[in-house]
Amino acid sequence: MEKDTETKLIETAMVLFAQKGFAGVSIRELAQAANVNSALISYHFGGKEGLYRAVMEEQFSPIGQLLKKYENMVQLSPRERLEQYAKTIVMIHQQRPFLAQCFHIELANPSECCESVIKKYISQMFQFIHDTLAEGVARGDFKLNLKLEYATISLAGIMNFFFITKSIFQQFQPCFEQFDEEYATQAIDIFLNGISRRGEHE
Amino acid sequence: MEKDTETKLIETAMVLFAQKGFAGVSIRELAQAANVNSALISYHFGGKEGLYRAVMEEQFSPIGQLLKKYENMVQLSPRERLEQYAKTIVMIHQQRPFLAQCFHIELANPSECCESVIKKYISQMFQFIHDTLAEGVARGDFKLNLKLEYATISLAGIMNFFFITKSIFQQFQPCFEQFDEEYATQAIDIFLNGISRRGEHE
DNA sequence: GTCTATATTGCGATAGAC
DNA sequence: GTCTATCGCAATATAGAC
Repeated sequence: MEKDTETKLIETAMVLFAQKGFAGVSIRELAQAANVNSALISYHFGGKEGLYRAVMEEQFSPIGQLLKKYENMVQLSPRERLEQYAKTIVMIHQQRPFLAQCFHIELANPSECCESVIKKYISQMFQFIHDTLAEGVARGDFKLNLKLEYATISLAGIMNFFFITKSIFQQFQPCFEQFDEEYATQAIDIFLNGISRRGEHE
Repeated sequence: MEKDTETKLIETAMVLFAQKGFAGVSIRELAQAANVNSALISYHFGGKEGLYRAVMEEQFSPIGQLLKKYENMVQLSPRERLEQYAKTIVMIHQQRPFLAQCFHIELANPSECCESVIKKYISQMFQFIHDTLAEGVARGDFKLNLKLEYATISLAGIMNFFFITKSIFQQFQPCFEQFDEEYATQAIDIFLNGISRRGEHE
């Protein structure tokens, strides 16, 4: 069965916007790639910006729920929760191969139209990591002198930079391919090991 | 003394391109912001693309030399060399407040015109970190089972993501301000601690 | 819901006076 | 080296037929 116009447009636009950014793609290009008349973008989404917003919401909105699953896992230790977080990140990126690029595009050139979408995503991430780290410090699992805000960014960086730059680094190290999980496992291990109190003189 | 036209254009374009990307800025906007006639962009740089290239080259070209300073510091241990690397990164970003955004823009939407510039930068970074890690593993300082390629990205991520996202995170955590060095110190500490062989059962 | 045709605006580049 | 004026084109959006 043929996909309907809106779906075709969103799926095509996802790729093109991710590659070239909002200003870098024209509605003609979008319409041609989706094999659809360009007037239909205005008809279905009210214009190019509406299509862009639709793409971004599709990318980011389901993530909040996924993250919430782990937020309230009180039975897990902070360490375990962060390990789960790492696995979740991998899963999210595998399910949405263009998420990293979309995220990236919006980080680089925040568009007013998606400010709320992207900010919500970032603040959820930030809060989750931050609070989990805080709990770990309070329990004595993590180093007592950790600057939580900075450690939060460190973890976010270690987990996200990989996906953001994957396509670039592959050009230097072709062996990269599909080892997302392997990366995430080692990365979270380095991080947890690095903030662990074990070995610290107290 | 009044700056000359080329300087004014490059400095203005640096900000605007960093904020909106290549396609997101028009030559009229650039010219107006630089308080210069728009025809002069073509005259001095051969067109908008030439100005963009000039901006990017200005941002990235001096970095290679800075990095080389530390590459050949054979008298330093791998650990010390990476600590120096972290300090260098901070210094570079402080000297060039828009470098992270320019880097970011090119990562998000690689332009053919700067492919060589950005690739050279990335591959230098990658090589330096990778080789230093390899030496550390060989000496027995770092974990023996480290996947070097992944660890390289982890370090690059931990060091660069902060600068890329700084302006965004500041909106959530206003206390961020000017503590780049503090961030870098803790980040490299977490990383080195995380890959250290100390405590490993061999 | 989809198409053609077009209105309108803004783009990048340049010719030519100064 | 800088300016004005303008060319040619591509952009988004929409009116109206089907």
